[in-house]
Amino acid sequence: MALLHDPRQNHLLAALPRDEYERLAPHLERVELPLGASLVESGMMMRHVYFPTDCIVSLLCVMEAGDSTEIAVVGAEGIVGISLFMGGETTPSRAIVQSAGSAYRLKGQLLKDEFDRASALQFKLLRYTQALITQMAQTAVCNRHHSLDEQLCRWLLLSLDRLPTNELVMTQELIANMLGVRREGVTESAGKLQKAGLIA
Amino acid sequence: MALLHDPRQNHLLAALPRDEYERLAPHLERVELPLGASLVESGMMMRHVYFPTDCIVSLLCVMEAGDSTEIAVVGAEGIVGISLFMGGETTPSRAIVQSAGSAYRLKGQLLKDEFDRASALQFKLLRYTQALITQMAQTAVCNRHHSLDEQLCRWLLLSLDRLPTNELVMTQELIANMLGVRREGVTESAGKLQKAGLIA
DNA sequence: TCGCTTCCGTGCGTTAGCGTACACAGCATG
DNA sequence: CATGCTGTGTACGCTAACGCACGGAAGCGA
Repeated sequence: MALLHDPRQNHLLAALPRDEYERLAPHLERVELPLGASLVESGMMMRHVYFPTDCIVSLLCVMEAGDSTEIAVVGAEGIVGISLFMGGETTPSRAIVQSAGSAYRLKGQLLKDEFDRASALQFKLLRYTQALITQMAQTAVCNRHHSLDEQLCRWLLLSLDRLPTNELVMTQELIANMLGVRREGVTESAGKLQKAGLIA
Repeated sequence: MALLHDPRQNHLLAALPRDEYERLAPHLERVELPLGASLVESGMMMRHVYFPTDCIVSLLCVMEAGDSTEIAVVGAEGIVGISLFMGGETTPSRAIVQSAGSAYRLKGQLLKDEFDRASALQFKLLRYTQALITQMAQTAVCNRHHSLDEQLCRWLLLSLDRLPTNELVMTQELIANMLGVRREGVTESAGKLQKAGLIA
């Protein structure tokens, strides 16, 4: 059984062989992430990577004009800060907390060291990155071909998949920001969904 | 000076230290890629990776309905088949040749072996993958926020960046397929551009 | 209790892009 | 020469989504 507040609630950490995990465990620092917190700012060098356990983090791509779009969402199955081991010094995207909760963070250099040992961690991280790429590709095609309703559904499912409970507290305005659409559009779509069997 | 048909016209190969390159060189096989050729089919296991030298390859994401969207474009600066070293057995996207030319291909296992030596190649590949991710994120946000005209411009620039000449032979219908838009829309946008200083 | 803010609902005019349809030019093939 | 194919230009109605502008509800602090 997983303890309350066990780093291994994060799937990547849980998948590591014992010795590797033991090596990292002492350096894992639990942090509480409030809603809206920014883990990564666009263009900034990052000091830590984050392994979410029960929070959700959105990867956003912001434009000069200010409007942004979510390109991927990360929960307990992943890690925030892949560019650290991928080799880019900076990230082009922001990462903000979409659903409050906790995560374990690790100093970037420690992760990099472990990664460079050609460890199991490396294998898992690369594989997760591949999954993340897939999700981003999906986002791109959704943004082109799907209606607002469909995209809202996808977003809800992506989020619910990453939550222990089936309840999602979230303002429509935030959702609209994430998706990069109009707030009123979300209102309308949510209305439709409500008339079919969902609760706001 | 680069020879005619030198694998090192590909930037990744060119960036390798001499010993690593020598190790791979005997296994690099030059292939001519005609327009429309499919290097990777969605969901298929791939046997080779491709290092383009003077061709352009589009990474497409196809939907069940059949319509597709380009999520990234690869030229001499990159490699086709990143999932091979990222650890996924299959790719979710298709890769088709958008501009005919040649490339050098390498058996997947050989690349994987070299990658796993924690070599310079690994570093370059990861870094390139990071760049690819950035490009995909950009695509996602463009698909949401930009007009057809803007996207056409971006596409043209992306393609021209990867071509030796400033001439691009391409049917509007193909472009439309790539972008996942209507052919007539491309006609219209192209018309606008032509009235401002560009040739069809 | 009175404001104030935040969030949700709704309505209305405008527009970008879609679907469809058709006409025309170039080119190859019989 | 007639025929067909492929690629391009143009037109017209339609719909989804946008921008904007309200109005009402709920929560909160003075």
